[in-house]
Amino acid sequence: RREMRQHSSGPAIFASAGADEDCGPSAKSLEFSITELAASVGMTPRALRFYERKGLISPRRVGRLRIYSERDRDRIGLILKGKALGFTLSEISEMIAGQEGSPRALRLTREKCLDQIAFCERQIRDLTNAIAELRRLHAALCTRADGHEATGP
Amino acid sequence: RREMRQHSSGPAIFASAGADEDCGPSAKSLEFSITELAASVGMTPRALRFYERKGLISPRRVGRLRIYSERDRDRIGLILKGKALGFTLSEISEMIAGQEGSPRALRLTREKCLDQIAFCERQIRDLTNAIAELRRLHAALCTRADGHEATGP
DNA sequence: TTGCTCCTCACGTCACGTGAGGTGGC
DNA sequence: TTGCTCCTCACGTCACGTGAGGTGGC
Repeated sequence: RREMRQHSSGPAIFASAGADEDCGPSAKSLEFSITELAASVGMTPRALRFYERKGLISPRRVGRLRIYSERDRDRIGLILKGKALGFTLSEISEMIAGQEGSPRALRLTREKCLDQIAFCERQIRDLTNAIAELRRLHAALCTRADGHEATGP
Repeated sequence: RREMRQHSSGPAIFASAGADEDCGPSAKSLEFSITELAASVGMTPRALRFYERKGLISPRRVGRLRIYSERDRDRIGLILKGKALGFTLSEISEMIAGQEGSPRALRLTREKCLDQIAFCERQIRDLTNAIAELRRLHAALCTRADGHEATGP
């Protein structure tokens, strides 16, 4: 029963951080099924399997079933943070590699920060130009007032 | 000779807009090989073949060779404009469909403009947040001055 | 013959999503 | 038996890129 809790139906598990059920002395043995973990971090089970195939996470297995620990969840947290910063999965993979067990942080350098900032700023410029042009087109459509057709050469 | 100018070696063709070589009365029969057109619009031959497979362009064929006309080039221009505005190829495909021969414009509605503006603004917000966080991380790296390791939970 | 441009498969990349078909325990 | 969660192929999406191997005309 303590091994196979993936069929516990409902996300009751990760709410308890101080409740001791049958935990050992470490009091840190929370475990999750793939759907539970996916729901708790706001992604799909598919994505978690995909990350595993990419080598970003490697949950315990009980037979074919995946059992995720809190370390795995922390790892996912870092991955999501890396994504929010605009890094690719392979960049993220490098940034959390070499930290045995549970990585505490994304390992990045000052240079990497500056490069990524420049990369983001470039995209913002492109988007800003796009918006300006879209506003022009919208205005043109409003004055012509026919509702369709625009954008000359 | 007038049919097969794809081996003309050098982009001399699209420089002449007023030179009449053996043009008919329409004076609008400029033609391009795939590499010429690709170079003139700043993309790769691969991309042009890809757009063709997606149904966005369909150049004339002489045997297996692709011969692009000015209409084709105009079409590419519209496609690139659509891309600069952030639309997908299938959206662009719809926007230039139904305009027999040479499309004059991207057909878009006021609503489509507004939707796309909102879409772009959303991305700008995400990028702005990313930059802010990257700046924080960079500052932290500078004060710690060790050059590596950052980003706590 | 080398050298150039052109061609068609067919598979790789990125971050997943979408069925198809099957297992296992209540 | 139905119903739930889980699983593994394997192929699709997006906009191309990357070889692999071959053609054709100077």
